[in-house]
Amino acid sequence: MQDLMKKIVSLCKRRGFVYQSSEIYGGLKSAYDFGPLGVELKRNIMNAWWRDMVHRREDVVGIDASIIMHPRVWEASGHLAGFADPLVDCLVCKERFRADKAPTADEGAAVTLTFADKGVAKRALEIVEKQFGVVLERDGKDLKGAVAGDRGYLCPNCGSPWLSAERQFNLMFRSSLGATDAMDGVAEAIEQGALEGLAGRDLRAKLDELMKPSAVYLRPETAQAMFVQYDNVLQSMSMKVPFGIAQMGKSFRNEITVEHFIFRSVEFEQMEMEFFCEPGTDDAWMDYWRDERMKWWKKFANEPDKFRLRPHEPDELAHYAKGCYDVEYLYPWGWGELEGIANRTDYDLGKHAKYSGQKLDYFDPTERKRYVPYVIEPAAGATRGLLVYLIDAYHEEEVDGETRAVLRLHPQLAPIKVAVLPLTKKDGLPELARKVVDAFFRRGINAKYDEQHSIGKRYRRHDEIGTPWCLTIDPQSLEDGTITIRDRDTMEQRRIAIDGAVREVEDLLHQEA
RNA sequence: GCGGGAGUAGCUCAGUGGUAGAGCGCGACCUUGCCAAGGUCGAAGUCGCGGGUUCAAAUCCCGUCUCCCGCUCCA
Repeated sequence: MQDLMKKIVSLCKRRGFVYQSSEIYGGLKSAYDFGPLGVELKRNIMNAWWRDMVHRREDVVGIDASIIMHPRVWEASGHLAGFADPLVDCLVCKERFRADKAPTADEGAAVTLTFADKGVAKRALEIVEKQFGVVLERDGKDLKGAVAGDRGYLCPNCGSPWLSAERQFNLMFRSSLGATDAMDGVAEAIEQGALEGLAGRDLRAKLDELMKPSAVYLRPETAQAMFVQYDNVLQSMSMKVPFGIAQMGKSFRNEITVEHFIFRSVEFEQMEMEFFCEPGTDDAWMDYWRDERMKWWKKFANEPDKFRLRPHEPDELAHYAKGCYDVEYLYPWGWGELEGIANRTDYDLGKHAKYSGQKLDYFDPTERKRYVPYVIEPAAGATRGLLVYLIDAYHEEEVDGETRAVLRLHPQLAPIKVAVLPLTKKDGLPELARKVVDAFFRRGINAKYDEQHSIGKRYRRHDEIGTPWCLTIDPQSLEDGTITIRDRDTMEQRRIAIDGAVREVEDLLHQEA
């Protein structure tokens, strides 16, 4: 199975889909560049998404927001919490909290863990026994018999003493806005002795205070811009709820671990849509978008069965979400996320209303009522989509004892739509072939003229990069004005008129999806 | 974060202290003319990077970077 990933990574580099970032300098961890074919594939995926989510609907409009936003946005959204404070995870209930705000407990003190209900308490009992080898005694929703450790505090949610180490979580990339370096202020403070005697958490807090006036952050998701600009879009476009705002673009996250080639990287591209609807209609819209998005991924796939929907368990839901489905794909290493469709309720608009002091509620003129819309968010990974469709398309088969590698990409996703090949380099065949390829260029169809090496090699080269059709100009073309068109997947050929070649390919291209 | 593996030509890899190699790919020419054909010639390597041991290091030692795998973590 891992062979498959190795082959794909190798093909990506060899044929110009994906390169390691800054490779001549030794490479940069978890950053990748898209080559000439990769950028085509990625754009084709993103354009198909935009076409289906925005252009083919009248209830969704798009925006393209700046990557750097007002820092208060991230305070409101909750992303900034914990940036300066050590965070701790409870290993039992998964709550993440600030160590300095947690309830205190002396080492050795008896501790009782308390949960929302008996069911959750039962699960916690098993976790503690399995992971920490301690058998507690359950009494209803309480667990008794635990002892506080030397940390001096407990989980504020369940009271557990089983906690992760204190860590600074810098989820977001911090930068500074302004031509003067924020470090100047720090240097000055040191010279003036303002940091004298400070240590640990206090020093950290003082430094943050000095950096804060110029601190800005690279967005960790595109979503917040849609909430922040919700009212502008509503007013300027005369939108009526229900409606959606879509956006594609880069996001940045300092992931704890990066893995699986471009699957999880610190810089990645998202395709997100926030759909604003009336509370009470949100469950129906959730079902609608869940099904729409699933259908969308499957329609470009060779193996639709490798996509599935997985509802989040109640205990893995984000704090703001009422419900969430993941679109998952069966990667070579197992099922993994591709898109999340979440019911974010009125959490984000409510938070931004509170932090900005602006009214973000909606007045329905026909129903004559006022409410803060609920939001259904289908948030897809564009870079993950690229990886998924490469894996889905990669195929090897035996042809006359040789292995044929072919990328069975959906024609609308294929980087190059058509290869134009003179059978040989003689007898005027290249000249005629040039005329054919020019006709495609004039129509804006990404075509490729190729006369290098034997015809068999050229077919295989284009199979490997997913070119759906090869047009071959042979001596007969000079006589009767016909050429052959070869199908990538079946390798079958038929003769068509040169004059109708562009039309033929356009028809094939628009046939599906 | 922990553990394991890897890094030598564009790709896949061989090379265990003594002259840097193969296959494929790439370029030119010839041949050929519909599914990775053949021939001739050619270009291409800071052996990941830095330091050390040695008369001598791709090879041994230390550090470091990057990638892969497993666990952990994260959403």
